[in-house]
Amino acid sequence: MGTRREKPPTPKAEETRERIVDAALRLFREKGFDETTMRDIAAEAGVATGAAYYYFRSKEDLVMAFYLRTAEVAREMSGPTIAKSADLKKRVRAILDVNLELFADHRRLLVGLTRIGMDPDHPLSPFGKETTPIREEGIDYFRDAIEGSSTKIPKDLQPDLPRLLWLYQLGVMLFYIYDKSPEQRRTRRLVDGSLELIVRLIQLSGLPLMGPLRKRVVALIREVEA
Amino acid sequence: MGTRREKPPTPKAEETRERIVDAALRLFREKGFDETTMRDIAAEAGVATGAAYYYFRSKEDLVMAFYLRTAEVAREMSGPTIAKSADLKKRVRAILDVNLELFADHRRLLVGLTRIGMDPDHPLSPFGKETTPIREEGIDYFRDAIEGSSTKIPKDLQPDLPRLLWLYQLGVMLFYIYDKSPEQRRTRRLVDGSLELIVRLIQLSGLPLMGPLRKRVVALIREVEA
DNA sequence: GTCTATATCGGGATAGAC
DNA sequence: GTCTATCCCGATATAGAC
Repeated sequence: MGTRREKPPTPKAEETRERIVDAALRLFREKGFDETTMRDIAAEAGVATGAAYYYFRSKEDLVMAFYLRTAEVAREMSGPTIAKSADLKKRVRAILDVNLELFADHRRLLVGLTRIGMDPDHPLSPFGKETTPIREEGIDYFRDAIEGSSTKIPKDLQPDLPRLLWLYQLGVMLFYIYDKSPEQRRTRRLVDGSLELIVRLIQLSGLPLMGPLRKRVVALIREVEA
Repeated sequence: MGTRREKPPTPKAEETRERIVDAALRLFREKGFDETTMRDIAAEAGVATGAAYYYFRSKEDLVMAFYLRTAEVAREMSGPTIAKSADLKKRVRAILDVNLELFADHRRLLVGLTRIGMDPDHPLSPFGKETTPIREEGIDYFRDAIEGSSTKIPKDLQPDLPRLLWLYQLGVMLFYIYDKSPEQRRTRRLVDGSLELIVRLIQLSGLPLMGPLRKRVVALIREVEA
């Protein structure tokens, strides 16, 4: 699966596509998402408006294109860092850090992306059908981070933990959007503190005394997911 | 405080305002937020489009008007229910239930409201300055629910707990938006389970063994809020 | 298959006359 | 305060060049 590429990967018009994304990105960055018009983007890319719509169904799709592009880079970046340590906290942190860095220069874009995501009926919503490959890939990433770590995860928690961490990451990104502190320090602090807490809770949850509570949590997750 | 009324409450043109909100609400309900145009609303209210914009800066503002109107009713409704029990879980649940019921017939409207909320620069964002009165009122509501309950809250947790529960409520509403299950049963299950868990965790956190962990949580909240 | 040019529509938002 | 006219922009459609 992955990004649908049923038609041949296109010859050299791929470059036009890139030019449009580049132009969009530049303008989004300079003026923000709402202030940038499709006419602007097309002009900046040196193509007709129609061309932009030929490649992208909507303005929001352009944001998604940016996300897909950078997400790939991000994966390559975080891979080595994750592998460097067996510490669960450090491994998950590496993923979060890369995601935050990804948007460090484009925080306003994140608002546009989130607007897409907040509409449950939008095909590009993070919980929608069309984004399943991206979502599962993201979750798998956390799964790898967990499985390669030295932390022992209770058996009943194992199947759901990756998805929970993925959700946690979404929450962090949400916080990030609202974080107006210089260089988003508050988000860093949130990640520092909450991650420490999460790892500690996971470890605690493995204690025999915590069995009932843990079972309750797992039951809740299962019930809600269904 | 509340909705700013610095200018004299307006004479009888208040009625026009009401008519517009009524019309909007009716159409939103019938056709959904996106499908309803400002032209529709104005026509339904028997005024020109410009008139609608005279009273409301944007279409989304109309949703906020709806929210403010119904929130008042909701408060009157949940008051008695809360007072009926000393059980913290039941008291908090009463607040959540009323909030969910509020939107039961207007779930799609919630998407519009959330779109406002997701833009950190929007004046009506739930974390913005303009909405401080509403927000504080909501938080106070949880404070009352906590203080009137029989559950003992650790001292260091007391100042922050109302705000945390308020945030938790926002999270529930977010989940609600995506919940496509019949009659939003999954959201009900989520509330049931998570509330039980929260209350239990609060009680657990009071145990002497849990002191360090609790302190860590409190420290995190303080750090992030600053 | 890739793209230009242009016309058109629908809808949010605004300006200015009354 | 209210209406009319207008603007702007996202999106679609079409016809045709290469």
